[in-house]
This record gives sequence, C-alpha cells and structure tokens, in this order.
Amino acid sequence: MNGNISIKDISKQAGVSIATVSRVINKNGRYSKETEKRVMDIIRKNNYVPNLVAKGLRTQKMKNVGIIVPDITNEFFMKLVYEIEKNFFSKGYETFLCNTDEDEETERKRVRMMAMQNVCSLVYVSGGMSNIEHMIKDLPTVFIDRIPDETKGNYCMISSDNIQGGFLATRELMECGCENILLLTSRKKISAYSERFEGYVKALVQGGREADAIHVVYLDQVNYRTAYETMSRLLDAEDFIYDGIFATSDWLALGCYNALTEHGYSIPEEVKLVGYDDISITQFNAVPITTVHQQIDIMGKTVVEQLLRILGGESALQEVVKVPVYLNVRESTRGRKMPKKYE
Amino acid sequence: MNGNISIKDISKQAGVSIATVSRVINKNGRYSKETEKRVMDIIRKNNYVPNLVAKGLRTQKMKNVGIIVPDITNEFFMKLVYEIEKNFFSKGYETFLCNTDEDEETERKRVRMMAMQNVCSLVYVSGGMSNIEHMIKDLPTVFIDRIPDETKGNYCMISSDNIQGGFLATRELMECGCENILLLTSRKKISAYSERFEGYVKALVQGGREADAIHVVYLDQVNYRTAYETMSRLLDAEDFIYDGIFATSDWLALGCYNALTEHGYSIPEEVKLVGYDDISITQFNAVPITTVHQQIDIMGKTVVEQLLRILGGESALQEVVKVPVYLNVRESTRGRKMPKKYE
DNA sequence: GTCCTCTCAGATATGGATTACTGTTTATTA
DNA sequence: TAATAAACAGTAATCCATATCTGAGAGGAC
Repeated sequence: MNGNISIKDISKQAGVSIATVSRVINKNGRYSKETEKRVMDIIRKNNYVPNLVAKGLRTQKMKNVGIIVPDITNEFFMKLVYEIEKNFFSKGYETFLCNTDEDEETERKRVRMMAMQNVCSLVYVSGGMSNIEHMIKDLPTVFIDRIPDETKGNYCMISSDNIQGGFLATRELMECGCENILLLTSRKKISAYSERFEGYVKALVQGGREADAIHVVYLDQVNYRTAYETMSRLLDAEDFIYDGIFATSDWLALGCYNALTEHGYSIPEEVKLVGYDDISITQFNAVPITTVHQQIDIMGKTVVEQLLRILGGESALQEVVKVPVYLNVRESTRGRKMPKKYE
Repeated sequence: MNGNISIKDISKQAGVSIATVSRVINKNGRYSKETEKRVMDIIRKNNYVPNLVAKGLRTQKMKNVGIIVPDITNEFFMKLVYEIEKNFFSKGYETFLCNTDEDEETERKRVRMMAMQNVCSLVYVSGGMSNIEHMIKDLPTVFIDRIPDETKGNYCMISSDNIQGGFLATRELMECGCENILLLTSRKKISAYSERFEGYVKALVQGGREADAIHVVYLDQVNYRTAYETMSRLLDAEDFIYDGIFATSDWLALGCYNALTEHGYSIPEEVKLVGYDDISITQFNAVPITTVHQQIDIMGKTVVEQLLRILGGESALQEVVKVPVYLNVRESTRGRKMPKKYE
C-alpha cells in the first residue's frame, strides 16, 4: 500500500515460510539461530515494518486508544491529552487523537470513525451532550468531566473535583470581601459546569448569603469572544453591581478581564476575578488571574489506570473518580481578606 | 474485537452471502430492492459499523493521513493542525495526530508507528532533524517548515515565508529607531529558524547596518522557560545594550518580556519587542506584542492540495511552496517610526 | 422450444499477519 | 538398533471486507 514490504516478501528472500518469519519477529521460538539471523538480516536490509492493522485483524486485539477532545487548540485539553498519552505509551499503547470542534454532529462522526478504526477503547475528554452511548456499546470508555446518559456498559468516569473547585473559587471572592458575585458559565448541561455551579452555591450558603445572592450568566459558547461580548453588553447596561466574578474557564475569565478594563473597571481594586483550569495565559496576563488548578498529571495517570483495569477484565467502577483541585491565588483577587470563617 | 458485528453476522441474519452484504453497503448494484431493504434493516438494527482496517487491508488504499507535530500543547501548531484536518475531512480523509514532544527518539518511534498503522501519507509539522527519510520511503509526505535531508522521494515542502517574516520583524524594530537589535532563536538547524535569521540579516543590511550589528543568542530549547532564564542571565550581566529584540517565536518573546519587566525595563519605551507566530496570548499580554502572523488557513489548504496532487499520481513539486506572512503591529513596537527608507 | 440477454447473488481468492496442526530431521535413551 | 523425544519449519485456516468469476433463473426474440 505505502510501498511496504510484507512478511511474504521477507519469507521468499530468506527461503523460509511466512510462519517462520512471523515466529522470528515475535520471538516465539521454534526456529534455529541461523534462521533467525538470516531472517533478521533481510528484515533490516529491507527496512520492513510489520503491518499492525493486519496483525490486529488477526489477533483481535489492538493496543490502541482513541482520544476525543472538543477543541485541540485549547491548551488545557491538550495538556491533559499529553499526560494521558504519556501514560499510555509507557504501557505500550498507541493513541489516536481527534477533535470534535465542539460540534455534536462532528462528535458522532468521530466516534463512529474511531469504532471503524478498531480502537480497543476510547477516552472522551469533556464533550457535549450528544447520545453516543449506543455507538460505543461494549467499547471500554473513560469519560472525563462528563457523566454519560446511560451508565450501563464499560464506562468509567473521571472528574476533577468541580464542586470543590467552584467552592474554592467562590470562597476566595467572598474572603476578599465581594458582595455581589457573578457566575459566568456554560448554558450546556455538562456535569463539569453544573458541579462548579453547585460549589458556587455551596460557598454562598456557607458564607451565610441568601438565595438572592446567586447571580448567573449562561453562555452559548465557552470561549473568549462570547464571554467578552456578553460582559461588554452587561457593562453597557447601567446597573452593573458585581464586585466579584467567577468564570468557569480561564478563557471566559480573560474575556471578562478585557471587557472590564475596557469599560474602565480596575482589577482587582473594583472587581475581583477568578478563572478555572490554570492555563498559562492566566499567569502572563497584565494582572495575573487567580484560577482553580486541575491536576492534569494525576488525571492522566488515573485515566490509564482505570482503562487498563477494564481492559484487564474487571468491571468499571460505578462511582466517579474524583481528582482534587486547588486554588492558585494571583493578583486578580488581591485585597482585603476576611477571616477564614467560611471553611 | 470491540464487540462489533461483522459483515458475516449480517449475512447470516439476512440469509444472504457476505458478498451481497458488501455490495449493499458499497451500493455497487447487483442486488434487488428487497434484498437491499432486508440487509439495511439488519445493519441498522445491529448498529453495524464497517471495519475500515479490514477494508483498507483488502483494497490497499486507505484514506487516512498521519500528522506529526513536535508539541501538541503549542497553540500555533494546533491551529495549523486544525486547518489541515478541516481540509482533509472535507475530502473524505481521516487524520491521526501524534506528538513527538520535541524528542528525536520519540519522533522516530512515532513515524514508525504511523507506517505500521498503514497511513497513506504523512504530514510533518516542523520537527527536529532526525533522519527519518529512509523510514518513510515511498510514503507521500508533506513537510511544513522543514526541509528534509534527502529530497528524493515523494516529498513536498510547504513553508511560510520565513525570510520575509524575519525581514519584516527586523525592519519594524529599525523603523522604531532601535540601534542594537538582538535576535533570539533556536540552536537547532531547522530551516524555519535559519531563514528568519536570514531575513534579520537582510533587513540590517538594507538598513545600512554593518556586520557588527548582528547580535544573536541561540537557545537549546524553544520555550518560555529557556528564553526567560537566558534573558535574565543576560540582563544580570552589566552590559545590556539592546533596545530591540526579535524573538523567533511568541513564547520566546513572552519569556523576554517578563525577564525585561522584572529587571525594570519598560516596553516599548526602553526595549521594543517582536515575536513570531501570532498566538493569542500576544494580544492579551499586558503590553500586546507585535508579531509576525503566519497564515495558517492558507497553509492548511495548501498542505491538502499538494498531498492530493501527489496521491493523484503527479510527482511532488521540487521547490518549496511559500506562503506569505504579514506583521501584526501592536504596543510592543509603539514609538518613533523612521521613514520607510528600508523598503 | 431454443438461444440470448439481463438481473441477482453465491463461491472464492485476496490482502498481511498469526497460530494450531502436521511433518521432517536430529539427538537421546533403552 | 529401534523407539522416542526434542527441535525446527511448513501448510492451511482465520480475522473482515472486497472483487472477480461463475451460475441460476426470468424474460424476450426468433
């Protein structure tokens, strides 16, 4: 196909059967030292690379994993993918990465394509809400930051502790003395976001705030532009009452930051800001942004551990594996700190 | 393998031969309307997905392309990959993305793996210098920003106009009145970097500068940390004479920026700065950074065009396809502009 | 009724690799 | 020396899907 030599060509050149070549390649014994040398020499001379696809077809087990992410240009996702790949490689697995571009139709297509490519399992990084469960059936799958609609099947769920993250972010704002804290989040029903919302409410409640302290703006798209435009509209209206904003992703926080500064608000003096994910841009921003750090190294390790457990025949854990988060406090929440009574 | 139903199972259930099922799937004719309906119903009911791997094995042509990048967490590379994938998808090709992590050994492993996975061609985004040509032999390959060591073979080379980029960046600094312009670049012998160097020299020469106007610092690694540490060391020394810096990647520019500001230098008042790539962080920086914009949309489109030409049987272009660049002027080069005598 | 042309569909070889089974040497033991 | 074990290597079935070749049956023309 790509001009590659096959085991058959090698066997002809070496004057042995293809079975013998196969045995030599797989070091299965049943051949003499001379045969081995002769075959190996020819393999090296011809630069033979085994066809994994044919091997997988025959052995019915491939060591390759499909990884699906909603946005490959998002640093957070890619750092997570990097960690996941690193762990898989160390166990002798190959990975295939693909992008759904935050689009449900594309998502379905990509999942289908992965199934067709005969991957032995899937890793699903925080996608949308399209029903893909019926497509993957018995395909062992790890969902990250996303709880599947049907929980029967070989699914495993790993999530950073989003409730705790939302809680830490909101408590930080309260400790800085913020009276009116706005939550900026996604309209999509993705567990990661609804849990961050839950943590936000939890912190408000523990801080003794009433129900009317809850202020939420939902965004159709989780990206810089949408956040920037939405905040700008909000700031153009006359009654901007917020002195603290918790954005459920760093790009949203950045959109807020620029909308706010362009409207003459200073951060952190007038408005304090907390993001989520801890992508590198938050520390390089004019005013470095306080953000919830997700421990992607631990997440990556956990993903591979869990998937290997399932592939090893054990049944998937039913509960979600939670990975702790912590707050990286930076300039955007500098200022008066309240006593830690909210803990 | 992954619990998937095969064409054989379908044929049994439908009471027809596997050949008929195959014909129905591929709409090759030679079957009746009733047969078609019966087969299609069973296919749908069982959620059958064809095994592309087996199909590829048989037909000897797969429509899948391997894409190799040195760093998946780098926004520039991933935006380029995004464009490349978009164009391939629209032509019915699948893509596999993998990461070499800037490591030669990993690079070799990944290329080998791609060959084993039976990809029909490769796209090689700006990698290191390891000799991989012998591994890909007849595999049609597009190199981006990297000129292969051996140019025989089905290789195609696409590059943004790095000489022009280096020229524009340096001329901008000269027009701002910079006297001593430092070039911060990679020690690696990668064509992209050496061409930017060439453009830098060209601008200096056209501006009437002497040979001693050339000041270069070479970095072992092209990343934020290395740039930051190297610049810090340079600034700690007593004789920092530079009033203009051209960094051959935005992350390097950012490292410079932070080292400079932490040492009390103000940008652009005392030192002017130009980066390369136009990643989003440059516009969100405290002082937005002037940078050379690479037209990744055009590059992505060109990659696919050229690869399809080769796959269509035409021979690869021998010369490098150059994609124009332009300068995005921002705050970091604000200040006195000289007349455009250097044009 | 015979011949021919269609239409529809089965049997089978194929692609690259693995593996159970079988068979041929050579070495070992009674 | 004959029986037996051990070492080595070939034959062929198999994985899933495709494609060529073959063949059965219907319908039309003479």
